[in-house]
Amino acid sequence: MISKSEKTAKYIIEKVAPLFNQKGYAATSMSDLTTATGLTKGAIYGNFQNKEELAIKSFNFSVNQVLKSISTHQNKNKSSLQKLYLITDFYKNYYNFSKKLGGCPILNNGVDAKNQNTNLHNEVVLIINKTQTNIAKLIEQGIKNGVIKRTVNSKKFAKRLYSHIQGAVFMAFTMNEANYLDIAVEDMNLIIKNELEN
Amino acid sequence: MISKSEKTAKYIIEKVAPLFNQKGYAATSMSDLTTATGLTKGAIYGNFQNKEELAIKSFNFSVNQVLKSISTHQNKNKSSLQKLYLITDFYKNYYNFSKKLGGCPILNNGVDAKNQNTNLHNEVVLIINKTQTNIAKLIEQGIKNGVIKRTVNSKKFAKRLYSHIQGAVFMAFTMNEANYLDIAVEDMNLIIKNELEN
DNA sequence: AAAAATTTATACCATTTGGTATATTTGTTT
DNA sequence: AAACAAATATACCAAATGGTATAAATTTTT
Repeated sequence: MISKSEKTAKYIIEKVAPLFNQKGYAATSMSDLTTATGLTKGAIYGNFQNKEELAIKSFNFSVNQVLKSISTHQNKNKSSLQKLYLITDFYKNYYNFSKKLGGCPILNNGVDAKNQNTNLHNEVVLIINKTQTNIAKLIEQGIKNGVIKRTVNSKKFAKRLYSHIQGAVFMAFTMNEANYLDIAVEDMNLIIKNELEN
Repeated sequence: MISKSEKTAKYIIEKVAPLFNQKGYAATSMSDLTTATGLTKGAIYGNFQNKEELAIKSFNFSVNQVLKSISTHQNKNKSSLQKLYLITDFYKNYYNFSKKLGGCPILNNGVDAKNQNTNLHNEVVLIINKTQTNIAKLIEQGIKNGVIKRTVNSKKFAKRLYSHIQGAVFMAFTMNEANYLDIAVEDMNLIIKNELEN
């Protein structure tokens, strides 16, 4: 049974997550949150301990939107190599996709929380590590299946891929030019083809 | 003749720039600025119109630290191709270098100012465009001198290089791992060698 | 439907926010 | 050194900050 507060907690997070993502933790005020939700401080503090807890849950909500969407996209193919290509393919539309979330939660919170909110920043690190591990696993599977070269350093490649993509995400958003993502994806696809494929 | 206020204005910017870079515009309060400088609001508002003007001048100060250092590094060689390699080479130490500035001003302000401070954000865009243009010019010079392939799209390459590096900067800082920069530099050097060099 | 428990709204708190008017100090000119 | 100008410190402002105690309303249980 879903309690009333569980519903409103979810509602609050949905309404508030894009705000935190756009403005950052410190610059998002309680009054921003009440106007965005149409609720009062009483309702918010009844469902969350403080601003920080809400910010962290909002971050995780936004990140899950991304991860779920990637996961769905990846289900289009079972081959580990093709799943890699589906990652880069996903990021072709990431500019428009993440715009709905108020920007890329990893990028925004990574920069914003650093030096400001240790707990939130730790959450970002956690997600990045998790994602990189998943990419590395995909490569190791590809090696096992003989579609990826045995010489490939899976962890290093995961870093390359993630770093490359996040760079394009940053550039796309600050320059307002989705094009940066196309260039990066083109780049990464070539690297996969030339350096990974058997 | 240097007036007193010019001196203190410079002094304030020097003390304050790392703070703005670390915490971002909104999260850096006037009291942060007074404690960092050891001065009072009177002194600060006597030298700057408002917080925004100080933030923008602080950003430009930080950026100039970077640009000057790159420029000095580039003077080690006259060849346009080698100057390109000196850019990537510069970023090998960028993690430690920019740490002294409170992080990468482009990355931090690019993310922070977006959706928050239009004037500051415009400043970031200006610098990125300027830098990319310089890279593109370097390539065009290399083409003229016959050391770089005539087929290379200079503007596109500038985007690739910049995007790639900023991605590594972001990862290095949020993951606290300078290694990301080494990987990206290695990557870019290979791209220059394989795709640019004649 | 009454009672109990939970959830939300209201009213408040001390503290901090960016900014200003004015007084005081410091530097410059005569 | 006196007079003037420029720069800094002090004292203040209304508005906003995150958070809380409590009252009112709404669910849930009995």
